[in-house]
Amino acid sequence: MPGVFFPARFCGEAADPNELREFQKLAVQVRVAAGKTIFSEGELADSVFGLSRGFVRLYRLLPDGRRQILGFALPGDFLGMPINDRHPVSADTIGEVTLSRFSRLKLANFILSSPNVLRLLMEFAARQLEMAQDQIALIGRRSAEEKVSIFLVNWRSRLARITGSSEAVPLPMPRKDIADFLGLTLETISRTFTKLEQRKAIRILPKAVVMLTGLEQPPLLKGGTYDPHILL
Amino acid sequence: MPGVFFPARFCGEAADPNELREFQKLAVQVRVAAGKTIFSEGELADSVFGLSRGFVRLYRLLPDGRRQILGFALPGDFLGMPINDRHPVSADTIGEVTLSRFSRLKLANFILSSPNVLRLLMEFAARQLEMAQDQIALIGRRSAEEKVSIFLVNWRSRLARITGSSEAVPLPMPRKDIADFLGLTLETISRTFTKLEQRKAIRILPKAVVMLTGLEQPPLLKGGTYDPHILL
DNA sequence: CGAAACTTTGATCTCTGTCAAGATTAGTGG
DNA sequence: CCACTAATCTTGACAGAGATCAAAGTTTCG
Repeated sequence: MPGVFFPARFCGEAADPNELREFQKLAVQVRVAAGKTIFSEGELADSVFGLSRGFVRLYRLLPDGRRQILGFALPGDFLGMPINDRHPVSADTIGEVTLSRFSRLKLANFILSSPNVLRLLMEFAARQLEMAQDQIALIGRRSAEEKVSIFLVNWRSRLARITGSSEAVPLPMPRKDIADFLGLTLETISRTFTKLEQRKAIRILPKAVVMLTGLEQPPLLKGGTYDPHILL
Repeated sequence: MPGVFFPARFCGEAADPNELREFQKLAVQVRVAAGKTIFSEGELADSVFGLSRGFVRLYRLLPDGRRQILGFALPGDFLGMPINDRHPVSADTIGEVTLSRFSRLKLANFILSSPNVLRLLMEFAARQLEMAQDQIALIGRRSAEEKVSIFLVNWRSRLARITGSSEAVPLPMPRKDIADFLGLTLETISRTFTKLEQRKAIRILPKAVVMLTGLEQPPLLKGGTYDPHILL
C-alpha cells in the first residue's frame, strides 16, 4: 500500500486543508527495521509518530516478564499522545515500518493553537478509551475460541480500511503476539486456529488466514465496532 | 463523608475560582437509591454526573448476560464524558448515592469555551486511558490471587483519598461485582479472600477488610499507581 | 423476627497452561 | 539457488487453576 496517507485516522476528514498542510510539514519520514523498539514504556516522549507503512505492537511488561499487548497499530494510526510527557506503553515494529516522526512539543503547540484540532484529539482519546474498554470485556469474559474469533473478525475489519479486501487476511504478527494480546498462551492460540480450521471457519496460510462464513457466530458486543486497537 | 466536593478529581486544582464557581452553578443535586441504574450503555447522554456521595459501578453487558465491570466510581469521580453523544457504558448505584447532575450540552459549551478546561479534560481522558490499560494488564496476565491482592491494594489507595485511613477498608460492593471486575467468579473471589485471611494478609469483616502487612507482595506494575477506575 | 440477599465451603469437571517433541517456515551465506 | 540454521508453529500428554453445581451459613433489612 504505497502512499498511505497517515493522519487519516487521527485528523480524520475534519481540519481544513491549510491546517493539514502545515501539519504535514512538521513530520520527518523514518524507516525502522523489523523487530526494533520504537519507544519504551516510561521513556521521555520527545517524539510521537504516525504510522505510514507496516505494523506495530503496543505493550506493557510486567515485572516478572509477562507481556500484555494492548493493541496493534496499522498504517494510518497514531503512536503516542501529544499530551503525555512519557510514553505509557512500549512499541515495537512487526516487520519493516515507515514512520512520520513529530517533535512532540511542536505538535503539542500546533494542537493547542487550534481548538479545532484539540477537539479532534479529544474525540480521538475518547475513541481510544472505548476501544480499551472493548478489550477489557473481550479479555475478561470470553473463552479462548471466542477471543480468537473476535480478534480475527476485528482484525479483518480494521485491515479492510487499507487493503482491497482480498481473500486472504494478512496476519503479520506471530502467534505469541496474539496470545499476549488475548491473555492466552501461544499453544492455545495454535490449537484454537486448528480447531477453527477443522470446523471450516477459517483456512490457515503462512502469515495469513482466509475467513470462511460462520466465523461471526461468536456473540459480539452489541452493535459495537469491536475494534480494540489501543495506540496511546 | 459529608461535604465531599465532587469535581475535585475532574477539575483538579487548576481552573480559577471564577470558572469553578460558574461550573458549580450548572449542577443540580440528585439522590438515587441503592441498586438503581443511573444510565445504560447506548443511551443518549443528555446528562453527565459528578459523584458526590456513595459508590457506582460502571459496566458493560455481553449479549449472553455476562457482565464486565469496568470500574468503580467513588466520591469526586466523574461519570460520563461530555463529548460523547451516547453513554458507552452502564452505571448503577451501590448503596445510596448523591449526584451532581449536569446538562451535557451546557457542560460541553462551558468546556469548549475555555481552552483551559478543555486541556484538563484532555488530561483526564489520557489518565482514564492509562487506567484502562492497567486493568487490561491486570485481567489478562494475572492469577486469581494476584488479581484480588492488587484490587485490594488499589481500592485502599483510592479510598485513602476520601477517608481518614482507618483500620478497616470499606468494601461496599458485593463479591459478584469484584468477580465481574477481575474476570473471575464470585466463588473464586470468596475462596481467595479466605485464603488471604488464613495467610494473615487480610481480615474479613462484613462489607470491609482489614489489610495486614504482606499484601503488597504481589508484583505490581512497575511504579504505576495501578488505579484502574474507569469512569467514562 | 423472618425472608431475601449475600457469602462461604465442598465436590467435581473442564479449559487452558505447562512441558516436550516434531514439523514448517523464514533467513543466511555459500 | 540450495543447504543449513534459527525462528515459528503444531501437536501430544499431563496437571492444575478456576468454573460449575450444590448446599449451608451469614448478614441485611423490612
